[in-house]
Amino acid sequence: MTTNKEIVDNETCPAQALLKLLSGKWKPEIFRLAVEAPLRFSSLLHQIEGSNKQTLAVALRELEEVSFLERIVIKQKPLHIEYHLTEKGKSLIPVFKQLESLG
Amino acid sequence: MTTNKEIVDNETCPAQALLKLLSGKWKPEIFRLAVEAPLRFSSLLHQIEGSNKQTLAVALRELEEVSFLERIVIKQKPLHIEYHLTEKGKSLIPVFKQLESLG
DNA sequence: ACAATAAGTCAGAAAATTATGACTACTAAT
DNA sequence: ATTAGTAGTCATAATTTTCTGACTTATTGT
Repeated sequence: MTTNKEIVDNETCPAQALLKLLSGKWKPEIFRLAVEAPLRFSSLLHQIEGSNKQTLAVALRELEEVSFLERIVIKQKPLHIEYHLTEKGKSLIPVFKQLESLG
Repeated sequence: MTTNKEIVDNETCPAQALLKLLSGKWKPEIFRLAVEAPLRFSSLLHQIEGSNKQTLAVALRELEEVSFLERIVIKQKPLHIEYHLTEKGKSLIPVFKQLESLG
């Protein structure tokens, strides 16, 4: 018995990879806050209620690896790091807007 | 010590709920196939390589609960079920298109 | 040299998601 | 009444993701 229907595997869905990049437990919030202002690790930890260092660190690194965020070292008073939205990151804004409009 | 930054909890991110609806392991594929034709349970199981009954059943039910899919009983030869994209479901098509274009 | 601040890392625990295989429910045809 | 086909459910197991708390690294100011 055969079907003539398309058989897909988990990697052939083009939207899925991107969706996966955005769907960690805290990534949507990270993204949303990044749209408003550059992010700092320690304040993210406070701002996102219930989050934790480890998961945030991994999420930030992943968002950086795919070039949605850029990690910038600020050599000042207390040295710190800022995560900025890249141009690629900004290209997601309309997608999020559209998602929100379907609420 | 206080900050004046916005503090968010996991429910206040409007895009996140929707994102979550779309990000089960198989939901993007389910959605993508539903755009092409009505879905039947048993052929979905074959079409989506590596998937399983339980998870597909739950995913279909959830997509139905939020009205992205409609479950229709077809009383015919071998009685069966068809899952159809609703109008609300169709409104996601441009979102997916946009996601794909960022690949 | 020493303390303070920021930004993490690491190993192990806990929680959430997904998978497996046996079993059930409904209908239609024989 | 029995069988066959479709669409599931259920309990449990395996896997993946997230969380916790202790520890590390780097830089600046005293």
